[in-house]
Amino acid sequence: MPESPYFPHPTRLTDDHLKIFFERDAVLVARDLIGFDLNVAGCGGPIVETEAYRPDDPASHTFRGPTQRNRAMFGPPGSVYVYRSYGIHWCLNFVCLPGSAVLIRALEPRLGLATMQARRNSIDPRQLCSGPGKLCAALDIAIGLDGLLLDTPPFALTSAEPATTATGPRIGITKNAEMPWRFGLAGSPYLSRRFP
DNA sequence: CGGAAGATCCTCT
DNA sequence: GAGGATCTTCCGG
Repeated sequence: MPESPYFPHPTRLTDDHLKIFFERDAVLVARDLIGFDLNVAGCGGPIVETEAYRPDDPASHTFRGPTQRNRAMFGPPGSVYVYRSYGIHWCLNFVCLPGSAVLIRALEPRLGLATMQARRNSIDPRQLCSGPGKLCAALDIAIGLDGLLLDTPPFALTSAEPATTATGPRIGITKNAEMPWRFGLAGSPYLSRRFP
């Protein structure tokens, strides 16, 4: 069972908490984030699926050093990195140690359900945020939020008690694909995919 | 400067 | 389960 005894739960994370929690190995942060509540301008819910990316990882955007696109991944711990995926979708990451980040892959849509349903053109809660691109569409996340801190609007992040997590290989990558750096809330119906 | 690959999603079969 | 949409990024030449 993961432990994150850095502050009591639930805590709405402010600057001190962000540094304490995110200035760590992205793999640990990815695991500990499961269950944390993400609120983006009144929409969101508990995070149920994450993936870790590190600079020593060929699958990471930072593997070959800083570029224009990935510069936010070298920003302060607890800021966000937003990038375009396949020319169509946006993906949201939380920055950890320099050059590392956690991809937010899915959450349980709880707050602002009607707004998210309208943005996604879907009614089924299981279809709203069950994937990194879907999640950004539902929460209206785009490049304009790149680099912002998680304790500033439109973001708010609230901690939660450690959850029982499932672990497995990351999704949709070809390099370093065997590393088990995907984490999920065990048994959640809001995952992008089941765990093996 | 060209081109291939890409941390995805939707539709159709 | 396969294939297409769609376009930015980055690397090689």
